[in-house]
Amino acid sequence: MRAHRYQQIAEDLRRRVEAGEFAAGRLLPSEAALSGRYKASRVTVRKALEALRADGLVESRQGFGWFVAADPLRQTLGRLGTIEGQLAASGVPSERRILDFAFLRAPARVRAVLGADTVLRVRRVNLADGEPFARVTVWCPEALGSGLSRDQVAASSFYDLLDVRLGGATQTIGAAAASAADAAALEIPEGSPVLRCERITEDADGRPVLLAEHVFPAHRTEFVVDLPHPEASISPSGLRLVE
Amino acid sequence: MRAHRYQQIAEDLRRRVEAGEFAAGRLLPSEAALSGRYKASRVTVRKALEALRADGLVESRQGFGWFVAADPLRQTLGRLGTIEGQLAASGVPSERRILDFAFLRAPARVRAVLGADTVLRVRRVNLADGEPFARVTVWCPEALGSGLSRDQVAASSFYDLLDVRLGGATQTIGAAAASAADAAALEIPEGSPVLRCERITEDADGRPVLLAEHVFPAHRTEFVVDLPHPEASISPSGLRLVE
DNA sequence: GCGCGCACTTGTCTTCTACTTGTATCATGT
DNA sequence: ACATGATACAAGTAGAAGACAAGTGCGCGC
Repeated sequence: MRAHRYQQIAEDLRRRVEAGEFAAGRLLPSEAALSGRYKASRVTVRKALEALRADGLVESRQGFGWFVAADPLRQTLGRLGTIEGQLAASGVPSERRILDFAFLRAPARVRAVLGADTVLRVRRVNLADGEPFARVTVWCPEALGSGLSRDQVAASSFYDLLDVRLGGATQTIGAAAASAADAAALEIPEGSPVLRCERITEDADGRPVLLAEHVFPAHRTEFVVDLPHPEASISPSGLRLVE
Repeated sequence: MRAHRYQQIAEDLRRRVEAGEFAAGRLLPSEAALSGRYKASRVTVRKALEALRADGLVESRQGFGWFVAADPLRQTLGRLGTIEGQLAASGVPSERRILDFAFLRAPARVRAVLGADTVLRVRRVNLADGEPFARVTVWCPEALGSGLSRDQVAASSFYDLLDVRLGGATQTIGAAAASAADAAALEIPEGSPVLRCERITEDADGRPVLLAEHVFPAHRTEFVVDLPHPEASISPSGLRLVE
């Protein structure tokens, strides 16, 4: 693959900024220093930096220097970031508490989606800063989950643990009233509004391998999607009526 | 049937591009390099590349190079239908009832987004098969909306009426409990869960031109998004915590 | 404390080279 | 007639190197 030099540099800088190598508000190395480090001229380095500024990732002031933009978080959202990434970027401690780890007969809905009679079901609560913000249930065919232990699931992400090449996913977001179980797990009143997301993940061959349901308290979460091109309608994209 | 050389090359390039050998937005080898690789003249290579451009697969800029045009986000968006489209496709009669058409001082939130003191506010209810399924409020700067009439808004879409080149949009989806106004308009109990979508539409220069709020009853609507590529996390994409 | 200058930074410009696409012309072989 | 090859030139971009202006921060001398 071919790319212009300034594109490579912009990519590398973006990676380092997003990885938090330069804390928010802190100065980046000067153009001259970057020029030396990347063995590229100042013009090239500036092009890369200006590309990052166009994305709102960094800013500059004459005579002062380049610094990480005060609000790099919005940028993460534009790229469809995940909450984990957001939390990590802002330094909020996050935690996952496993409530339940069991192999059982698949409920009808799960069997219909995954096409497996016996499944691994993991239920957990995600916490940010000690407060629960998501109640998660993941189903996975026994064939894929049989090698997993409760400790593994607690420590790592399903995506890392499963030994399959993943394909795409379909995500469905709806609103609902909190069930008793939701209310208990999320410490909110029963019946209060929640966002309910169901995600079906497929492997590279299009076979569904994971079914995940996430329930978020409405007052703490919202779904953001950037549409780079205008649609022909004023209505929200992707919404559909259900029966 | 004998395939011309440039057709063979176009086929091979198409295969490689579609296989993801060159990521979106990245440069292809130069015409000279391809000419050497395929042992064909630059004219022939160009014919092949122009055939791919006709299909919208690649683009070129003089002095810059050929690059893959396929924007993965755009592909995702291509699959996002709107409710209107869904209704039209299924033959359900839909209707828009204007509740309110007025120029007024912008509330703080609207002023902050649109940067205008006086705005046009249009409130309406969308109905499918005679039943309300969305309560919509649209704000638009007076400068843009001053030429509009209530009848125009009732008959056409805002996108058609506004004489601006539209850029992208940001869509935020959250859950909430139905307010009294929501409940009355949508014929649902007050406090029942609703999906609340806010969309900020910008013109080609990035200036916000429209702020739209859509409220849907949760039991009738859900949001679907296809993710062609797996994410590094199991969590729903685009979700964020709000404060 | 105050002003000044020094070192350093970004902003902007020029000049030059190398490379790429855009376009045209002419020759050649099937 | 048409695809292809070879070649040439125009126009645009990337990049290196350098110069200068303008803004910032800091320490020094007063």
